Amino acid sequence: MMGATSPSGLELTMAVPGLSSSSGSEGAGCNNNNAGGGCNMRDLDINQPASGGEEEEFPMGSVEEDEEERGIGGPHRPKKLRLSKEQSRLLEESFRLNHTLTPKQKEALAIKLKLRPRQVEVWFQNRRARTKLKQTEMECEYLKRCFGSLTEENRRLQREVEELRAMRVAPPTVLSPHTRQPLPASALTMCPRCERITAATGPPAVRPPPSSAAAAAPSPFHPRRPSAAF
DNA sequence: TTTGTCAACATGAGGC
DNA sequence: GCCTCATGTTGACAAA
Repeated sequence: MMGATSPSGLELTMAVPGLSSSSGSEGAGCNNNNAGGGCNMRDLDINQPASGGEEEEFPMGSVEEDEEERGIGGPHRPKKLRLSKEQSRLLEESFRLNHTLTPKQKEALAIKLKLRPRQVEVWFQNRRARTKLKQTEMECEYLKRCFGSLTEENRRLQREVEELRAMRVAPPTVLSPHTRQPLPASALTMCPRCERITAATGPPAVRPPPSSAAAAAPSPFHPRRPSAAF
């Protein structure tokens, strides 16, 4: 597949309508005004040089031809053009350098490729669309993978929460640092740093050293908690 | 026959 | 108003 970009030396035959659309607001499709309900197509092979050894100037019909014949049968949709490998290669090369063309660049490229500027313009439009589509698909795949790993992580954490809940037996009993007697619940407060319950009537709070030091020397307010405890 | 690809086209939005 | 772009659609064509 991928006719235009296929390197397979396809039989690049095409039918050129007698009336070819022009740039701008050309109508779409064949209006079947021609005899036989057709679009007055004529076949030609864009890979083959034109008779006399010359290449076809405009595979879809030259500009002169367009303007000469437009209006006889009305606007129509030409048969499918297959760009030659060389045309595709040059277009891709231009696209790599720049995803958009200035009118001058378009004109120059059209002349170089023996295409109409409109065809170059359409090619770039479609190429941009394909690029964007591909990017979107890749992003979609990436987000899917993220979703999968996050779902797995979420499951794992939920399991851990369940395990920890099962391990928890009773609320902790806090002893007074002075009397060594259990403190009433009303005397307890939540330590904002570690979110643990501590005695509100303890000695003046001393700013704890950095966490590593705090872990190394637990204070009476922050007894070393079991690793699996909240 | 079905399906995928792609040139060509239509249309609406935005910039100038 | 013209031009360009993004987006969606159509139809021809080739391959499965």
